[in-house]
Amino acid sequence: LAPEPETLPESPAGRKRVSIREVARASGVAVSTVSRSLNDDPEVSEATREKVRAAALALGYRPSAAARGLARGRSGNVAVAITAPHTPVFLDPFYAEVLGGIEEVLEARDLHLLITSLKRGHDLVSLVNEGRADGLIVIGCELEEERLREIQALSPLVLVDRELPGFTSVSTDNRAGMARATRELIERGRRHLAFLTDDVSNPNFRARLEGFQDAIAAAGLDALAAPVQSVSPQEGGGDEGARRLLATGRPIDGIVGANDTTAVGAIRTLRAAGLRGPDDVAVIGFDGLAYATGPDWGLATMWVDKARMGREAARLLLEAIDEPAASPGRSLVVTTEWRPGRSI
Amino acid sequence: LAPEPETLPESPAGRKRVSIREVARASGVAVSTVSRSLNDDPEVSEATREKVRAAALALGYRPSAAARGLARGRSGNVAVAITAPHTPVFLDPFYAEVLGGIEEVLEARDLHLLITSLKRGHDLVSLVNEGRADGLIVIGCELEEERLREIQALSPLVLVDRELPGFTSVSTDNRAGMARATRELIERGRRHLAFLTDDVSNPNFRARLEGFQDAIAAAGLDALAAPVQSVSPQEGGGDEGARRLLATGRPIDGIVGANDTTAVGAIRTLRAAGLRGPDDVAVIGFDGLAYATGPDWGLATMWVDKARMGREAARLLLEAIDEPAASPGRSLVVTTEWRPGRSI
DNA sequence: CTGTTAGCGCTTTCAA
DNA sequence: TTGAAAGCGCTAACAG
Repeated sequence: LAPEPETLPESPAGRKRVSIREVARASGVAVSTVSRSLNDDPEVSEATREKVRAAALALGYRPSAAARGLARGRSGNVAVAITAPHTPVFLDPFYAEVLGGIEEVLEARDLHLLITSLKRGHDLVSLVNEGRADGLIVIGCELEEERLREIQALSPLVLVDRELPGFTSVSTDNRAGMARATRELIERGRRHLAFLTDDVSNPNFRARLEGFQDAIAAAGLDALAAPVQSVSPQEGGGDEGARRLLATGRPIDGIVGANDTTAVGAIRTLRAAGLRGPDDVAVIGFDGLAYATGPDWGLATMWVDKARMGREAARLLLEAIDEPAASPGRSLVVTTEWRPGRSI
Repeated sequence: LAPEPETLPESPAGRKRVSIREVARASGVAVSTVSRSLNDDPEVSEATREKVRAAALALGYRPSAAARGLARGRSGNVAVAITAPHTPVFLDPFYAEVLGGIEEVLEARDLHLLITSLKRGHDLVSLVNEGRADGLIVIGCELEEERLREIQALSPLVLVDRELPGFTSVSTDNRAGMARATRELIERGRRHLAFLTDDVSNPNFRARLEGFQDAIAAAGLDALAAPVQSVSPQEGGGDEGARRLLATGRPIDGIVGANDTTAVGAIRTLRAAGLRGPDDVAVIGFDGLAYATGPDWGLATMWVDKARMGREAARLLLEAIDEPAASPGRSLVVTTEWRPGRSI
């Protein structure tokens, strides 16, 4: 008997969804067979599969995410929390590229991206606790470790741009990378170096400072000749910090910025002060942001493959989701790359 | 009888979720009463509600999003699709601010943000069709109108930065705004103006061009004196376009960029050519991006309240979700604001 | 290879 | 004011 052409109640927005039962009826099989066919279960015969496929397509059937999620215990979503202090966090170009990498991998696995910029850490716990996402990627360092442990007890978790014992993470070789960059400066004959950072509470920046100091020590330079200037973590921090550096009156022929944004601020200040880089003062940064290494600033920097960080994080998370038995703690370090620029 | 302290099977990641039934047992009521209590149903007595609340809290209960979604027919998610041509779309600072505004409103309503950067429009149809989101916000102009109609038939939909008959949208006063900006230039004595755009296929840019022409005509200036230079929509398009403008040999004392990015490119080119702005050539843009109006460029521009666009879009979408009867077609125009800068 | 059926965890009539 | 029970749409045993 033919499927009765009942008039679908076409509501203002959204006509009635077609369920698996109607596909079953239309193709003359049981719902379980429809389910198997649509999920590529090898048990089902080719003929049946095709018949079901055709019916599903004809009816415009799409499985309900909620129903499937309930039955499978999986939402098909992955959550990403960005824990930057500024708003909107989406403006951060570093994280934007990481996000792009994450999305690339998720898309290939047909997973969806749930984003939260995380004001209150507790929401994150709810998020995973409600099963809205099958796993979580936390980008940045702003979230308390205790909160992270709480989350990890509930769901697969991967940290990005932050390394913490007991957690799976993807980060950069902050210390070694910054040592390398500083060495480049030293090899070019610079002797009076300064390190400029705008957020000493950030562990990545602290590691970079250590790298800077490693290189200073290895070169036998006087550590005192390398003042650390910490400025407020607001827009224009690098500018102000560099001004203070200059105000000390010490001789400075090289400035190492904890990141590109800070370094660009320094360049701006130097230019305003009539100093020419790199002749007078060479400047280097860290991150490899497009705007900083571009034609305007030509910043020399340690380039970070941000998209790759995102891809790796997503892969690690998917592994953790697929393999719930494995214990966390894999820490992947994406190495940085020296990118000389006009600023050096 | 006390709730038996069964040992929860603490799996590697995620101990067993506590369901509404355990809360019911612990508080000695039926599951339906738990549901009502937790959903602030006025029918339930204060005493019971409190008892249930306490039990739920003690057990760390959180409702399953999937189960609730299935029962209620609502996912609690809102999807945002960004349809920019470049990758990763998250890098676009305009959209980043819009996203921030959207998130702000969603967060207040405890809704979650599902993001897709949309390679293939058909995925979007699936997204709403699977009920993963209760509504959709599409930012940008890259998606075919037919696809949009298809989506609108399935789910509440709001367009951002694009106006289309029959769709609810939040956009800017491109034409009037650009006319205003151009007038500012003319009032400052500029007579030889050029319009610079990098993507003629974008309707927003076309509208801005019209606004430019409106002002030119109103001032009785010769339209021929206003060459339109369209350049490839890639990084550095403004630079190249401005170079071509200069190469024409025509006198030019003012350049109107279709957006800030293009305008900054023009400034860069002018500087490289040894021209000083605004003395030689004044430049204005459109969008009001922070980097363009900041200390480096000091671009004069029509500022767009991007966060507000996001907030309004979210509000309109929530209205549409709450009021499925209402027909779409509300078109909200966020007016732009003249922001003079050093470039003029 | 396919059909029957029992849930997944919650909401929501319908009774009491 | 509360309880019992019927789904929501799908998956996954378990039979056949």
